[in-house]
Amino acid sequence: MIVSRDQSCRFQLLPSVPITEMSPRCSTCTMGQLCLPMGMSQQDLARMDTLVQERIRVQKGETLYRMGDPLAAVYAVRFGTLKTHVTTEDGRSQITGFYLPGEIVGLDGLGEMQHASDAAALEDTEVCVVRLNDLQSLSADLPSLQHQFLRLMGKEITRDQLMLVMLGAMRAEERLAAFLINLSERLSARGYSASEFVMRMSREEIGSYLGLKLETVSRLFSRFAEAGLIQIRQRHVKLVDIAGIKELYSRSC
Amino acid sequence: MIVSRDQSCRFQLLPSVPITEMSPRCSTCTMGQLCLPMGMSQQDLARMDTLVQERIRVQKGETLYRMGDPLAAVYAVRFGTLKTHVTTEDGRSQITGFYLPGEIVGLDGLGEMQHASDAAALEDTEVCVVRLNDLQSLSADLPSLQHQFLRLMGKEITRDQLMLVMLGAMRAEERLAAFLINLSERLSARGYSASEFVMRMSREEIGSYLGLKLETVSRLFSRFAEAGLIQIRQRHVKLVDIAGIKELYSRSC
DNA sequence: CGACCTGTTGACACCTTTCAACTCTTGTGG
DNA sequence: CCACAAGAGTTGAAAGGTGTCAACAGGTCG
Repeated sequence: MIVSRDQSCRFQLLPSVPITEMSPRCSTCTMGQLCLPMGMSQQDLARMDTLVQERIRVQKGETLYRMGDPLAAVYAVRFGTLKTHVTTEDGRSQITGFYLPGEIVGLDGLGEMQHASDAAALEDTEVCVVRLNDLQSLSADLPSLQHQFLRLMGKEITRDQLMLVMLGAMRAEERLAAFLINLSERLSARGYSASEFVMRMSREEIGSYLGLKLETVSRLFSRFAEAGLIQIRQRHVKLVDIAGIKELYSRSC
Repeated sequence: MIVSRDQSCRFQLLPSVPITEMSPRCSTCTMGQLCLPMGMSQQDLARMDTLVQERIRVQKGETLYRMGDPLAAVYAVRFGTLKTHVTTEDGRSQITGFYLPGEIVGLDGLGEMQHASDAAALEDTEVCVVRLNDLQSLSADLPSLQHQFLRLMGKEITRDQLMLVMLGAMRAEERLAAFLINLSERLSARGYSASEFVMRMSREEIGSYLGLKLETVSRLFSRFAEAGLIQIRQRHVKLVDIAGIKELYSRSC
């Protein structure tokens, strides 16, 4: 099946990857510590394995779901990176999040039972499909799952609120510094280097996320590099002085 | 029981208002259309009445809960207005929401099972205490409640994301216009006038919410008034040209 | 009635955007 | 394999929007 890259892709068209005996289940997935199964008992974990019956590959640039699509499932990133962006009626658009492996996308749709954002892949990505029907019936007799799901939703709210503070109370330099540290810590939690990594998003996407223009982002990266805080070449960045970067936003007043 | 006004108030110190035969239950509450019971059947509604065993009065300026408090309950505003504000480690603070009757506060704490913001009353306020234990056990055999609760959490996320777009992509004038319209619509849904109302929050609080300084808010109100869009005297505002106000932010480009 | 808090208004500084030119990288087709 | 085009990123100069600082007016509450 061939799907053209620049074309919007409906759910049904995206290649579904069947779950085989060989492919990892929740109980053996390396993302278990970070994902839905976090903190579950061995016993509960076994039951989780029935939850994900399907995975979806999303190629770089393709769309997993679109704003307004009916909400049938939420998705756990298995590998790759996604971005979500919302567009208001008046055409204003903004990236609301970047999602790394182990993180759940689609929770914002639960309010109206339809997706509240577009989700697109920044690189070739695979997600586990968590159907809401299955989730609801399973969590009925798996309290730890219900609890965990609420936790994740709560975390999403907390995350958004932190972003609100960043956008409302921080200057450009502070926002970008906080962004770098946040990305670094999340990558580090996934076993990648905390000090050297590839940003999968463009300057424009970073800007959209942080409420800045791409030129501002570019200038700030240059300034950070000049100050010896980072080394940067295109999207490859090395955090040379993490403490120094943190100081950029931690000491306010 | 006397609680000094400028003092932080622990949960236990706030006056609890016992539920009597006389006082309204969920099944008869006028906020039912907007609150947790929204859309429930008569039958389910009857069972909701057992959920709220307690109400709390919060006087103007007092605090309902603080960041870091363990999360034992969420709260439905019965009358009055609350604000929530978060403070980051580095001392940055921002108002993350204003809550009107029928709206639920405390959902942001579900991530870590402790409150992620402070909640304080902008005027004398009463809230219904929804204990999480009771909520979980009741929603186990009341699917409509579980569903409704997820819906409300989803709405909280959607709301935060709209704020992200406002803070990230709108200019001061547009943000304030959107704020006025949003407040107007929410008040209108509660039976108040959509065009004339009292804002319970100060210029500084509006500014904090919108990521602006109080002087900017004040100037903009003056400009809106000059342009004939509103009439304003202190916190009493009259929206003269609602369509005109909407144009301030709806036609971008 | 006076103190204090809230809100208004002005002048100026500064941060970020805007517009523009240019470079570098990447991908495509001859 | 190179040439070329298109996209992504960098950098400069100037404009504009908010913030800052300050003085003052108005409202509220003891």
